[in-house]
Amino acid sequence: MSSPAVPRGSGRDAITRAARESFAERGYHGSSIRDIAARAGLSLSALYHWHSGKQELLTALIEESTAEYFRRCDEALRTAGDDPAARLGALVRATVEYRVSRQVESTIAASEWRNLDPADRERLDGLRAAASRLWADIVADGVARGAFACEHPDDARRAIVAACNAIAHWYEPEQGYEPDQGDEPDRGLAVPDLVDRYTAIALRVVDCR
Amino acid sequence: MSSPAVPRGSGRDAITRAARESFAERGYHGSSIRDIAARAGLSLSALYHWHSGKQELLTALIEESTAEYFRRCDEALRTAGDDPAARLGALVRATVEYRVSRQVESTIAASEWRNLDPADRERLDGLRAAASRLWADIVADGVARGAFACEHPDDARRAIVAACNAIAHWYEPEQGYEPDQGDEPDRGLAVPDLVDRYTAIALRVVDCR
DNA sequence: GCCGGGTGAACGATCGATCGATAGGTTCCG
DNA sequence: CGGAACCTATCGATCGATCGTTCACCCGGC
Repeated sequence: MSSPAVPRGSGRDAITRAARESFAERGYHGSSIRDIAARAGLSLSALYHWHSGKQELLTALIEESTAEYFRRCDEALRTAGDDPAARLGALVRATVEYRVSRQVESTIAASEWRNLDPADRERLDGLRAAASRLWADIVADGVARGAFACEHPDDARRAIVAACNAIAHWYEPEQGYEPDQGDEPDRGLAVPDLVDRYTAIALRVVDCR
Repeated sequence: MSSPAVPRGSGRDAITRAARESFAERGYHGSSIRDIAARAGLSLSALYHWHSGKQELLTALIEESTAEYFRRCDEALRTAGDDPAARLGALVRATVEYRVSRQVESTIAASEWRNLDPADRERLDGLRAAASRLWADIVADGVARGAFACEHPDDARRAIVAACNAIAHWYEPEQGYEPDQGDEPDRGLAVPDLVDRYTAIALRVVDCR
């Protein structure tokens, strides 16, 4: 073959991409670095040239994905104004859009959390708690100002987050060129529509008047 | 030691219990059968005396847990009458009670699904589809009879199921003898109260009038 | 004396990780 | 301009550890 599967110099991206695929399909312990290297079209040694090991491959994936989620949340809240319903909707939009645009990584981050190096897990646990606080503050503010009438804000918050997160488990992106849409009515639902639907659900969960 | 860690004859239960713990803590591929046998206080060979291998250990765990979920659903729906809200509440109750009473197994079933033997996975996928239909029929019936006003029944259904399932991720059982309740306000919340809260949330999600 | 319950040693395979070697590119000095 | 020196990206071979599994054997009670 005249052209190699992976152009020289682009090894790092190829390995990262292969690791993402393998971790998503078989989980962290179910993936072998040999398989990851083979998927990338490289040797095992090339993997170690670009990364320090299997653990760091997982950490980098989760860390980058988690950081992007926070960027999306901050951006959404910064332009959301002061109204509790608008702020809740902004957080729902950020979460839904993150879960569909980074469907694979976000699922890995959620399910392979326990396989992180203890130090990394502890550090990222702080971020997770901060995200939880973002939701809690908005719901508490809405309740305090009489905009939300739900009796149990913590349960409402957890229900909303769980519903948004679950989207990554079933959503299938739009397929313009694929007429066969199978038996799943929501296949290919446009993301803005999805955001609208889950915003409406969230507002009902907090009992917004 | 005069008394062995595991009484003679109770090896099977000890191994099943150890497998449940290990799979929950480290996942299927992260667990080794040597560790499972050691947890059970038995030798590796005793494990193979009672089970045919690692795979069957996982299958038995998930299969038993899934079957119990269906028993709970059938029982709840049989005594629920005809009212859509009552039937939805019954399914929420069955799901919440299952998720807290079988917290560990239900989490394993949800996260280690992909590591099942293909034949077993296919068979159990049928059960999962049946459960999904249980929810969908109730919501569709409520919408058709004007009891539920939500515009997107499938999204409402998925949101409710996701919220109920997520309980297993955060719930901590009541601890009567433990005065220190930490910083988690919902720690030790009684199960009937939890059911009431999530039933109310579910009814708001389907926009019950 | 058989049989249910259990043990320890060993198998081949695969794991994550490390090593030295090398093909191609760039830099620098005479 | 020419090549020695050096760097980057990659390779094949191999390490010791651990994996799931098998097998031959043993002990105590009916």
